[in-house]
Amino acid sequence: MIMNNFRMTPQRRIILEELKKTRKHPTADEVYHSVRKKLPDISMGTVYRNLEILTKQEEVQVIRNGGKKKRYDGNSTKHFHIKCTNCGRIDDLPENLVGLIKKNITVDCGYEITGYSLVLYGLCPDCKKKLGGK
Amino acid sequence: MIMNNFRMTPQRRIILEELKKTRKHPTADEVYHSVRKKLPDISMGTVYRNLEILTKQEEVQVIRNGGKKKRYDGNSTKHFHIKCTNCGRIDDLPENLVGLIKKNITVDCGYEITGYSLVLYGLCPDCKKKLGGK
DNA sequence: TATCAATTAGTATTAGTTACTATTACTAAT
DNA sequence: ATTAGTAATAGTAACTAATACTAATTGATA
Repeated sequence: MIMNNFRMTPQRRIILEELKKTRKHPTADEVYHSVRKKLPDISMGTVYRNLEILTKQEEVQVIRNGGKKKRYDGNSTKHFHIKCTNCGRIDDLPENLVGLIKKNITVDCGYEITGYSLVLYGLCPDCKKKLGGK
Repeated sequence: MIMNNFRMTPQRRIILEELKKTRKHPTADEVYHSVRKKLPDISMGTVYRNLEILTKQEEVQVIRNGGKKKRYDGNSTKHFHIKCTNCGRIDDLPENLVGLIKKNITVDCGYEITGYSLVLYGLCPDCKKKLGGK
């Protein structure tokens, strides 16, 4: 019998715990280092694999923020982020922000906003056709 | 005497031309291949360097779109993009889109929208302090 | 408790990008 | 025109984040 179940291993559990208890949106490498304090023998591959699995399970979300490293967010509810162009730090933003952006891109959240980018995801007309029967 | 001027070399000019005349938002590799039709000996490094320089000069903008490849856009005016989650293709969106997104994420542009992400850029409070005197 | 896919640590590989190196081309001031 | 100094180039090496591979181990289920 094929089991498509995921196991909750100690490694996976601790990776998730670390992500849930921080608001720092760490990179895979940062997760690796914080988890290693509790599991000194964990490997980078395990961290990457579990981050991917937890993302699929929607326990975690990935932030692709314009830099080359992915960042991971233990808060899986839909929300927006703001990134510091100097240090790369990422903070959460309240959900009503889109409206504020529309008029003037000025938000009183301590940041000095210099820009923003928006990317939608979806299927283009061609792919919709191709995948139509799926 | 230090000259901080950029030269408009044939390589740079043709790279820019190729970007201006397409709406396909090509990757560095795609730029390389289309430019090579006119300059068969151009090297990948030259393409990357010039894309970077043209971006600094704001002739071109970079699209970091959630994949690992950067894409380049010869249209340097502020606008938004939509990316196909299947084929990676990126199209332009009209600027009034942010408002539309706010209510319901349904846009009649042929795409089937499955999600979107928004990232603001700016200086966080800490960095503002650090760089205050600059 | 026997089974067997899922998971693991460790390592090798990949892919995109950037850095380096020796050479050539351009620019501005003699 | 010649020189001096910088920018740019082709080609290649190096880097880095992420993924793939491998043999051994784990742990949920029958």
